Amino acid sequence: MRIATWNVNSLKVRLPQVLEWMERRSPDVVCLQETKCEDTSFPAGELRASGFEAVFSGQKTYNGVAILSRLPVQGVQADIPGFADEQKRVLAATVAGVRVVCVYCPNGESVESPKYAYKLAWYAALRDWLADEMRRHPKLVLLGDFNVAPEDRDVHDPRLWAGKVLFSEPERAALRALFELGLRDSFRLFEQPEKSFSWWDYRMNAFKRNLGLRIDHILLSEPLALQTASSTIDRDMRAQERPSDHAPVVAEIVL
DNA sequence: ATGGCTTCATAGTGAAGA
Repeated sequence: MRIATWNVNSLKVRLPQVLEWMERRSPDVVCLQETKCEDTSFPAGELRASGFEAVFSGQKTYNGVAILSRLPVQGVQADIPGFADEQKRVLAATVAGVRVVCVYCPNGESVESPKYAYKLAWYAALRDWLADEMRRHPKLVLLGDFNVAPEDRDVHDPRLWAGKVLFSEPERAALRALFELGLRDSFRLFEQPEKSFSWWDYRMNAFKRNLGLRIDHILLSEPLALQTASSTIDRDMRAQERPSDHAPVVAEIVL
């Protein structure tokens, strides 16, 4: 199973790139974030014509998640059970016996912001729910835009970013709490190029200067980690005309 | 240099992203 995550920053704008990329890379499952698309206007027909069934949970203007799959999808669940939240950030479904959990984790804005407190509370609720979800589904993949860079090597300038949102210690601890459930970072199961990132700011020519962060992740439960053959970032998509500020991340699981 | 770019939204003194 080739599974991918991509924060597309508006599916309406990025749909041609998404279709072209899926045709070329032939993933089996694609998790999207920041679709910014209400369910009534989701482009399900275009995706079906390309061979993908879609399940989605969106809202106007902000957030929005979707799972696209070549294979049948079962057990669809939106949101974190018991966590009151208007924001559409979580969608789970089972594909080929694998529990797929697509997440768009909050940004946080800055460490002083109320949105930062929301981010940490959201992460705590996600962790608690996933502990149960992993007991129900030993084969689980948690993937999406986590808005946290785990380590120094995931940040172009760790001294500049120290203590800042996306790299502050409480956020990294919240991400580590997911690893401590038994989830593995697929990207670090393999040798990778130095300065591998998944997001680059639109401003300041950040992509050309490779001033990025690795904040989009594919986390695997142990049974899946043992069956994973590769994990890569498709950074070429960030060099396209009118790109998303995030690149897709792909993992190959041998089922 | 608290900006810088992009999207969705509305016509704001924009809001939010990361």
